[in-house]
Amino acid sequence: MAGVANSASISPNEEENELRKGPWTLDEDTLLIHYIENHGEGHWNALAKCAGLKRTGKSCRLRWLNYLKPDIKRGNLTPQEQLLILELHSKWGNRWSKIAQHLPGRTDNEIKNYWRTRVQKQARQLNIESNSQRFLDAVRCFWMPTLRQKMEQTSLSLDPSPSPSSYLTSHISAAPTPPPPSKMVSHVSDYSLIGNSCPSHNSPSESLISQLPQIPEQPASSSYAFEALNDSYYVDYDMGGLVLDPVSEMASFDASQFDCQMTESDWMSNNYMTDTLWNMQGM
DNA sequence: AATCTTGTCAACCGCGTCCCA
DNA sequence: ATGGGACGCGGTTGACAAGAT
Repeated sequence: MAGVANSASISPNEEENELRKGPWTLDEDTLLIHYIENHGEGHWNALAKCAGLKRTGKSCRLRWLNYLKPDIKRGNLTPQEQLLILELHSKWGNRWSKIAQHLPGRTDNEIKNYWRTRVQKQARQLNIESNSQRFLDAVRCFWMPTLRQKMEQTSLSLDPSPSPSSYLTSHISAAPTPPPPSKMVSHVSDYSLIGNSCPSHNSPSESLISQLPQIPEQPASSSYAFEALNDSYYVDYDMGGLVLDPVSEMASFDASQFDCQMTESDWMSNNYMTDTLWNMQGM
């Protein structure tokens, strides 16, 4: 690594060339913004020097792309965005940059942080690997359907005028009616293609993925059998948080609306989902 | 009120890929 | 063909804030 700031014994000349690290100051931000406004982005190492920034080009690029760029969207991820992240992650894995290309205004860093802090947290609470098939199935069967329901609810009350998230909602409203639910889905990849994953979620659309431009995929994950129905859970989504409790906790729950099960590995119906409430608050 | 724990997110780091001389 | 610089990506770290004890 090139020089690091705050080193004790450096000559004045070295100090002159010392590269700064850590949080950016307002002055640095201003310098970078003004320089890019006048000269455009790219050639980051040269840019850093010419702009008078004591930063690496790499640091300048990161600061611009993740924070200063004008079209960066701030604030919590919408249910649409969360759902899209889940779907695209199930399709592409940790290809954050690729996923971010489909979420205008969101950065790969933001999506990555979302996944690590919110999604992986749930895996820890379930005591399963976040990259395991089990967890992916849980995401498809519980989380994604609930987000779809949330999207449907919000779209009903949405002002018809375009909004920053209209990229997604427009796709949703234009989507065809999903096929009848299948009782037997033999492969996880089939799940993704069907879009509504576990059947019966009254989704307003097919998978968001199917609405996106075709991009070459990695091979499908290992096959996994799902079939009949044997348990249900109450799902509550509130202010960006999901709480999944056993249906017994919620007398008014309509089990027919949430009927994903599996028999081969019946983990959700007992050990994990009943003993450990799947608390998705903050998601 | 003080301390500890947990969550969030900006930033850094290492590595792989691309491009050009 | 290849070596080096620039760039981009994904993983990780660390500072700070918020919540819990």
